[in-house]
Amino acid sequence: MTSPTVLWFRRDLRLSDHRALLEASRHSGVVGLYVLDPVLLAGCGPSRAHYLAQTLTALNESMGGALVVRAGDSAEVLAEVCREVGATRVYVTEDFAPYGRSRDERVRDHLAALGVELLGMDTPYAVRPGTVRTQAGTPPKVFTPFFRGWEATSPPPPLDEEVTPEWVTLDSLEVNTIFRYAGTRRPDLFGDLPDPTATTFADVGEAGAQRQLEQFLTRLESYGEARNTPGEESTSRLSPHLRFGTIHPRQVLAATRGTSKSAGVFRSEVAWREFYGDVLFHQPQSVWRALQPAMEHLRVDDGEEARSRFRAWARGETGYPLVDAGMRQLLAEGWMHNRVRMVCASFLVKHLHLDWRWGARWFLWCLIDADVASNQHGWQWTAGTGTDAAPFHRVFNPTLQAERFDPEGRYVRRYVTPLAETPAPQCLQPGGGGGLLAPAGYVAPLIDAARERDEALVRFAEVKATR
DNA sequence: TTTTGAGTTGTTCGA
DNA sequence: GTCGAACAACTCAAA
Repeated sequence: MTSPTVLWFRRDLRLSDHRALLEASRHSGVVGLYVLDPVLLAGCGPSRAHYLAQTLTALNESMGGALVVRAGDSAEVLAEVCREVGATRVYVTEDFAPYGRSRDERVRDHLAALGVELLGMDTPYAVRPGTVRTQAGTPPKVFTPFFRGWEATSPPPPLDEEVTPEWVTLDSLEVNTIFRYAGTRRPDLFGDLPDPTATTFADVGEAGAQRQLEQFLTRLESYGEARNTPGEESTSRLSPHLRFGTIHPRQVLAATRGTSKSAGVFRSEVAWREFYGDVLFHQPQSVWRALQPAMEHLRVDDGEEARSRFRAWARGETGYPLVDAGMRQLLAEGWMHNRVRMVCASFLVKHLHLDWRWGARWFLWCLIDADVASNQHGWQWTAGTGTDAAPFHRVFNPTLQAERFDPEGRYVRRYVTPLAETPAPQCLQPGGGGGLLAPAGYVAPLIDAARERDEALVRFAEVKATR
């Protein structure tokens, strides 16, 4: 009997279509390990911590209770586990985010000194970051050339081989130990803001991901049209599953392949996730630095008054119903519809004149699907600091967006409860219609959107003039 | 090397 | 109400 191997779970919390697990289980028993990393968990807000805990619980159940959970520095935990069982090989799905890459480098060196090999394979993407190139051999910097190259790259098909590892059990912490480490580094910026409140989730884990995918397939053909309507269930809702790897994108792509307009639109949305993973791989500094360096000089507001505006935004009290609905959905569910994410982000940057990093931090704290590549680059795109040479005059009008994408006010009235009885179109207007008809319990507009739009254009012009 | 066409998701204004 | 143009140039990718 050869000694066991270790499968170190990270962003791949599933058992099927798992290449590293398949390799790990070829010749011997497998220790399935999850490490509670205090550094990673420190910035994880309570809703995502609950989501992760439930995902790990589901994984543990599907392993017959054999999941080994340990806490501490990854290098030390891995070394200890390998020593306990005499393992000389650790298998992982490669991680491409900056923290994961440097951590893995450190773990690899640490284990090598002990005669243990860290074997990375597969990725959380359909196409491995760094693969797609322009004809000149450079990484694509804008989406469309990336998308062309990405579509021309055929990802490996999902594995349908059944893997039945012989799990090796060891002493393990309870999954709920996670709450001892999660959210210990709450930014001062957040002040007295409430934390996101969602603690239970439908359709978690690998089986949950499959159910979500099945559900989505029944509405795939209307996706192209309906995906921008936040008031109805029209998107895939797969983002948290892709975030934690309870499903792999290649399986999503295989299930949704087709030539219809909607299938193509959905594929391009998956490709955006891949594009941002690729950009982050090539430019790891872009987590907190503008991709367009000149934009670091954009004048943003700071100080106590700016912070109180930030907190009004985060609480969903700007007086702009669509923005407030989105921010309240985020607090209540740990998730927000993508169209509304853009409107809320645009509002923070272009109407409140605050640093995009403030908003990105809040989203990272609150979202159950928070992914550093998609979140930061989505924010940069909206802020005009990102990958495309953003036409800076592109400022979302929060009222017009509400009228266009939530004409009946279904979304707004669902999340902004003081507006629940206010009919459209009043419920879409600043202050919920304002004046004497202002609904009780709702707030007056924090700012005048038309005026602040002009102010944003002035500030963008300043950047252009000084470079 | 130079040139050309294009670039997720928008808004406002005036005809 | 609808529609096209203007917004202000710049970077990127490919020919």
